[in-house]
Amino acid sequence: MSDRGRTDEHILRAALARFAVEGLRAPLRRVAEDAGVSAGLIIHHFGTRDALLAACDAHALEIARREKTKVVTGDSAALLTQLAQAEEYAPVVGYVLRRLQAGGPLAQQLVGDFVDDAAAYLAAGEETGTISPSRDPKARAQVLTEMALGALVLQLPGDADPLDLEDLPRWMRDYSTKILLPVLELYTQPLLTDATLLEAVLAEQPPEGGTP
Amino acid sequence: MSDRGRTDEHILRAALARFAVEGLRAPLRRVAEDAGVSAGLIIHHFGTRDALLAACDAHALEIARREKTKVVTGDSAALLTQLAQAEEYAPVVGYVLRRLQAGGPLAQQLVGDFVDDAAAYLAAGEETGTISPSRDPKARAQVLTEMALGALVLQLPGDADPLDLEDLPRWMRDYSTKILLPVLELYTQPLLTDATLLEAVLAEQPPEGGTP
DNA sequence: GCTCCGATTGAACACGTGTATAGCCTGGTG
DNA sequence: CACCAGGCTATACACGTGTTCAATCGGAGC
Repeated sequence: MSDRGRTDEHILRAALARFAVEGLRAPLRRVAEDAGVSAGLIIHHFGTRDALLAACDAHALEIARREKTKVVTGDSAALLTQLAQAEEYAPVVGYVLRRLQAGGPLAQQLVGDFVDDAAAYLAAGEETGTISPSRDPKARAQVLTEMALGALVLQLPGDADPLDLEDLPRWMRDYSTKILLPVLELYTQPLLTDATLLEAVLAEQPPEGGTP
Repeated sequence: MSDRGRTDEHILRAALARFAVEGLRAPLRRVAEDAGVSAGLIIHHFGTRDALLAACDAHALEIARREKTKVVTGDSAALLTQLAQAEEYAPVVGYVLRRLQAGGPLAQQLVGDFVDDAAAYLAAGEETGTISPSRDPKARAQVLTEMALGALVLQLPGDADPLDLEDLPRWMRDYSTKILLPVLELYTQPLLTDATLLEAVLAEQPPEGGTP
């Protein structure tokens, strides 16, 4: 019984890493090779390829949710970067990136999770006064998160080219430090020198203003 | 002779649309069906599937470069949105989005182009005083562009699900208006209430700066 | 020692893919 | 009318894919 759970986990770990390296389209047989088992056994355990993907999704989501609480940061990209530093988690981070790249329902869910986290973080920052208040905190958290994750996904190698898991920590660290300064500047000093544009748009469409 | 060029263009147009709808992995036979020709003919004209992709890349890049000059905006996502409004260009925009999603060299080149444009636009804004100066204008243009495009790519349907070209104009307009306010707020009012973080980082690593 | 049961395998199947090739049809020309 | 060049099609081939299935292996229980 525990034997079953063990091979399950073994296969899932191999799948996670292979999918991270080659993308979510990596053939079953390659995953099987990595795990040192036959392709049929994977089917025997998971039933179908999509079910294996779903299991990877669930696992990645669970890890992300669990580890997220240990690190407090509003920037989801920074969070993934930090997670990737622990080489144990590099495959998970790679898989998450690939999943975000491929789209689909889990990508939405992951983004949603990150958005919620960012919202909470930003609200806390507002409370302590380090973060400026927003007219629409939820929307702000969402655009901040989607921009950070999206920019990260754009850096990924193509669907064809492999993602080097061993190099992932350095890769993400380099990217983080590369964008740190401009992003920080952007968050500290307003890009636009005056508020006329914002005010114009605000005056134009106050759809749900005033009285509830 | 002109006949050949005509079918070439016909096939290429069909390929562009099909790849936009189904993603860059859409099978040749489906493109052939759309174009009303046989799969062999596509091979006869383009030699190989990858060559067809390359031709689509070249065409999309050319259109993007040509039409870009007609619209002045620093936001590449807004530019694509505006382009998509002309239904003639919807397939090209869809293809560009799919290409950005799939990664690869053209994605890099497209992003690079958009970055250059954004840099020029921002520089002009600096000149007229509407855009605040930056410590590293090139890097700022790059993160702004990658964030805008990346966030847009994250909104795309998954690799499997189709992208509705007829709905693309409305789809992109809705997205634009949805993020307009939070983005504008972000660009008008600094997210961080003070500059201590930025200054700390600046003090920590001034690799090519004059003052210690 | 024997039996039995589940994990595991290797071969096979059905299908979809890109590509090569032999032939067909059309339209222009003597 | 005969002919023929070439854009174009239909078929075929080789290959890779997910999945199935009968056979095999290994060990726990009597």
